[in-house]
Amino acid sequence: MATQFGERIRELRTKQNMLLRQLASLLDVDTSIISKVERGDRQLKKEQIPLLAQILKADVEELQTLWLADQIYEVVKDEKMANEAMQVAEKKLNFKKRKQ
Amino acid sequence: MATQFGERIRELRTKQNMLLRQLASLLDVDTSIISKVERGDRQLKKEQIPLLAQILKADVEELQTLWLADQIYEVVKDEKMANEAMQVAEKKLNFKKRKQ
DNA sequence: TTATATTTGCCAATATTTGTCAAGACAATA
DNA sequence: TATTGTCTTGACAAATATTGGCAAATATAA
Repeated sequence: MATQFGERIRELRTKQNMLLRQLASLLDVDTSIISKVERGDRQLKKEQIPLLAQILKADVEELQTLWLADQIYEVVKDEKMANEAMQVAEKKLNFKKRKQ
Repeated sequence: MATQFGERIRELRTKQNMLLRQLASLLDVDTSIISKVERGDRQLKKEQIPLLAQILKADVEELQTLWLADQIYEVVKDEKMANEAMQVAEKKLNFKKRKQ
């Protein structure tokens, strides 16, 4: 199954008639990496998202959200207790936010 | 901040008057690892949870849930878009479950 | 076909995780 | 105060995972 992030990148890139190698060049990585990212074969590094968003004229936070969702999904995808764990993690997160 | 998993392990262990080194021995790891796990300094390996649950006479799924929640939290804890990403990940998870 | 674009498998470099050891902190008590 | 037992911490090496890049394979278009 493809990643949320990868699908969105491909969508943004193709809509602008940009080639893999053009995007790769602007991001300063090999073409194959972008190909893999778009197909969900590998994850982009978090630090590369802002530049990518700029290149694709996309909302940074949207891409960061999708990227993060993929990371979470990667952790829980095959776990029986995935939903329960998400609940627990969310509670802890909200608890932390209240304290700040 | 301590981990959900670590706190629970310590709770279970001390209630049974078990020493770190006793638990470590049964789990076949160094005492320092259990110490760090209980304090949230490091994560136990997923494969070690069933044996740990058996040793502590605890519910495997409870421990797996807490362990997984810690993994999720580790991924999202410092992220601005944490909550949004959790929503997206949950949707994808539910979508996957329906399809199976 | 030919040219261009994308995908895939593999490798080496790098980063991260893991387990062990040894030293230190701490509390109880002789 | 010295001793003993428990727990904590940091440093280190080994094992494992991730990353980027190359080059060959495959797909797409003219």
